[in-house]
Amino acid sequence: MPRMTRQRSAVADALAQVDDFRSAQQLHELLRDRGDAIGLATVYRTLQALVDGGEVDVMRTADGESVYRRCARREHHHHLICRSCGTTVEIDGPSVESWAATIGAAHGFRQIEHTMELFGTCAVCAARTDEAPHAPV
Amino acid sequence: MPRMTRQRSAVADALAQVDDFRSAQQLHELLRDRGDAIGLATVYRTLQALVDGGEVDVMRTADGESVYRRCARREHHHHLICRSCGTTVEIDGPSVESWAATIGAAHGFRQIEHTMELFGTCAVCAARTDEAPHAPV
DNA sequence: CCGGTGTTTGACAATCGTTCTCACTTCTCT
DNA sequence: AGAGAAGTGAGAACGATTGTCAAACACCGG
Repeated sequence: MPRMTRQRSAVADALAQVDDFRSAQQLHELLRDRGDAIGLATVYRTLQALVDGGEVDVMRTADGESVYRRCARREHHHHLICRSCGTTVEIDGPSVESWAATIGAAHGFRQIEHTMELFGTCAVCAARTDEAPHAPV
Repeated sequence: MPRMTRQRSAVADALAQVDDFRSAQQLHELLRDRGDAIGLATVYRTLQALVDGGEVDVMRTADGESVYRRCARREHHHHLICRSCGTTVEIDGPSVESWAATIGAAHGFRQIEHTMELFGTCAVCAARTDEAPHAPV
């Protein structure tokens, strides 16, 4: 059975303090900087345990890194992520869920699951870009 | 400018012969077995070039491997993949596209992009499972 | 057909995220 | 306190991918 340890709660704490996706290595560095001595392997192990327990969401970045995030809702949901600053909005899409089930069934597939993420530029970052003068092309 | 070489066309050929997602290493092995001497690095390079040229789709598997597939349609589309045999069906989802755009806009995001894949068990594999007697749980 | 030249190739080393190993520490329970 | 289980961490191991660089090759003009 899982045992609550200093390291375990430190990782949970770190995840509670950031509101966007972070890699295991980033979290490790964050914990070290903050004074929590912890091994990288432990960070990986703990994150994996949190994911298995459904407490944390994982996602693969375009370059194959796993990034983790403590989410408000434990149920299935998706994310809208700013590609510039990383701000993340949790969204649910009932229409997508049913669409997926329908399409799957139409092709004779069972037990449909899906992955889906939205990327964009958030209002803040868009404004920052707009104010840059003479931006060509 | 790109130059047509034996290796280049061998990779394209191999992709034309399979109809599901394959990893670079699988394709390399397939080519070797088939008698085409080719370096692994070249396979990676060629696949990357094909992806950049929009001739091939890439996808990351759950365990972080990149898998490639020659797709019939060059426009944006999604996949419905059998998690058991890998059979892939190309699908497009106008409703999802517009849903994504709407949700993004509602949160003030611009230039929305998205990734999305469907996984399931295809009819053939489902049948194979069903016929297994006494399947518990 | 022949040579020049810029591209491509491939064996191998290097990278990088992640997982494994294993001796050591820390709990928990009695 | 003592035994045994669970957790930890430094470093080794791993596996996919990318970089390196000399040798091989495709394409061009003569």
